[in-house]
Amino acid sequence: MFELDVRSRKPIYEQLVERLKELIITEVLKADEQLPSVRMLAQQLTINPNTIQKAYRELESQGYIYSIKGKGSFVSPATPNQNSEKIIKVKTELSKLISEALYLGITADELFKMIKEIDTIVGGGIENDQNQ
Amino acid sequence: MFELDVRSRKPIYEQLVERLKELIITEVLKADEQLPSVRMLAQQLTINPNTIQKAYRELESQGYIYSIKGKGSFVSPATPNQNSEKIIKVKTELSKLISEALYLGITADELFKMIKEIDTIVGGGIENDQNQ
DNA sequence: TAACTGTACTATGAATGATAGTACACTATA
DNA sequence: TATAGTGTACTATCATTCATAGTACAGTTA
Repeated sequence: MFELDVRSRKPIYEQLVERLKELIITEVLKADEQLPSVRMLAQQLTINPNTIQKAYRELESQGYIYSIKGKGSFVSPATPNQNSEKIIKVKTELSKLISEALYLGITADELFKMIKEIDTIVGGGIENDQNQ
Repeated sequence: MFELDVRSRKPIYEQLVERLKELIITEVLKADEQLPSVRMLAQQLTINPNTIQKAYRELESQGYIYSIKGKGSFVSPATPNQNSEKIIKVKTELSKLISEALYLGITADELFKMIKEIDTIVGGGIENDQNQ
């Protein structure tokens, strides 16, 4: 499920955040599905529960999961177009990355292709699910 | 020219890398244009020359600048489609970000628009320059 | 009531980042 | 040829961040 790169310069909790986010976005983890408990995951990955908790807290603050004391942590249902702050942030990051891609010689057409491919696979959240 | 956010969690040298990269990509800094010397920029920004040097070294390893001992550091001419490793890396990052954008409710059409806008502004490197 | 869950805190050590200082190699100019 | 600039690299030190270990509290469920 996870592969942590302890040799990476990237902190362990950040790798967790990214990996879990990916699993949520690609719907490997589905809405309202329970995540492993912080103690359980800590044991599995041989890292400290506080490190897991830090990752879960970050995911919660970004709106990807919710937690209930005594019950566990769960995947938040996708809420397209609700997280304005996050959308702005992702757009800003995308702008920079698109600029860099074009500068490196990746063409606009290639980028269009990427978007079409990913749109097909990921399905674009609830809106696309509802259209099916 | 620069605004460093010393309160940011992001290291100072990384902020420098990003800002200079942006200036290069948007052609505010043009090919073969000389960058401020590490001592001069250090003085301007009131940070340590070694910190500047670290940022310049990173930019050089990513192919954005080149340095000549005794002369200075300069913007590398863009070399579209030459930096395969970098292109792969940017594509990977883009894939993740596009997935996240779609998941958040940003539509494929909006993403197409962003690409067209940026393509117009940035000009897509030498290939586009040569087409004009 | 026990075993699970999340959450938060303190303390400690390792890793990273930034700084200060120094020194060497190169270039250009007067 | 000397000076003033340039990049580059190193050591040492300190601050910050990250991860860990440990502990404890509040909630849920069977």
